[in-house]
Amino acid sequence: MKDYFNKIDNFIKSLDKETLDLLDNISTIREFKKNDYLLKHGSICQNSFLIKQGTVRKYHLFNGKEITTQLLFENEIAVAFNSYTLQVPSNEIIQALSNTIVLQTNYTLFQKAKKNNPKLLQLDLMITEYYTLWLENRFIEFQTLNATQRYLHLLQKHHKVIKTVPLTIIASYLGISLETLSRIRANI
Amino acid sequence: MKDYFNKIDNFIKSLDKETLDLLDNISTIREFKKNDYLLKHGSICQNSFLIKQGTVRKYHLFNGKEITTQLLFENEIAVAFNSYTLQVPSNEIIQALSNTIVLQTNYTLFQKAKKNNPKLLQLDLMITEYYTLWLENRFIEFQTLNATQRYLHLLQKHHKVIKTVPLTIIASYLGISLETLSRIRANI
DNA sequence: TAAAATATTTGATGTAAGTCAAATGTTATT
DNA sequence: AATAACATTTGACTTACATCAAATATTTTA
Repeated sequence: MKDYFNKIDNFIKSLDKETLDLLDNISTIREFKKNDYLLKHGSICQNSFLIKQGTVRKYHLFNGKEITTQLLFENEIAVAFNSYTLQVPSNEIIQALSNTIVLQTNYTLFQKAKKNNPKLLQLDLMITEYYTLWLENRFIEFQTLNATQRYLHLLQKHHKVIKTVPLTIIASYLGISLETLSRIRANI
Repeated sequence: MKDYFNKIDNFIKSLDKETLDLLDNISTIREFKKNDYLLKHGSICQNSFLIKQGTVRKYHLFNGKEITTQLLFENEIAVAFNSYTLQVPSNEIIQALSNTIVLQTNYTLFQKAKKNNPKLLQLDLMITEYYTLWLENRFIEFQTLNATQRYLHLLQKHHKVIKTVPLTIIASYLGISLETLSRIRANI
């Protein structure tokens, strides 16, 4: 999967100037303060957000409880996939967990750009595939690892996470209660 | 999501003859007997399988136990996503649950065909997006529904399932033990 | 059609993680 | 610096589902 990330990276680097300009024309740098919403519940996800700096989470509400679906860091792309793909109101909320700088790309303009440029179509496919690989992986973790193992695995992958993200959010990302996470940490 | 399935269907119907011929040239009809493997553990998924007739499942082994990841029916595409996308040996196994007829499309040939035909690139993206929408949905179900609710939801969506698929497989698809599924059914 | 193989149900018991409630620690606000 | 707001921990108790074991039902095979 890391390999695939590099593959995408190399693909972008190999793009001709025309394509890069095209991308540049439909993207803007934007800043969010800690706790700001990049996407609110009920609005249509009309942008993808490439994180240049900061940390972001995606979550949805169920029975008044927040379920964190994804934690995102530098060079990752945050998007409410369902809302973005179908252009329907979003159940998922995207929120900055720190002051954040993103490169925001508009859905409609990207769709148009893709029509005239197969390279962009290819890029879109690769990015979607990358998200799907990640999602499959996350699902398998839920099916095969217990709470402790999932926590250890998260630590291993994103050691910095514990420093910045409140435990409530980590717990909801791991699909466990805050109390259980606290107890797991107490037992190392 | 059903809408999106129709969108793909319409897209295929709208394809020019040249593109359809291209697809036709890299695809072959193939038959599998009940319990046959479309893809075995450890081999690379070099084909996608559009199911024309029959039922298929995807699963992997964990601690000697089978975890069913997907049940597939007519007009759906079975593919071990990770193995197919990265062209690496597969942990997922694809197996026919009944005598099955598929339209099998070769990975490498499809990759080549896409290079010269943006329509196919677009099709690939749509199919991937559809799978991702499905997968996100399945994940959310696991996070928000209990065992009984998941079973009822499966019944509602695929009523025919209970008739053909053994309960062991349904249970493993629902992420519960066979005994729990049996008890759920006893209590309607 | 009888025996063997498989699938399903039922019962008794165990356990990982949840919930509720209260205590303690930490950070932000005036 | 004191207060308020929020985050984390700890304890007592509950619960959904798992596991193990045995009984019954159904399908396959000789």
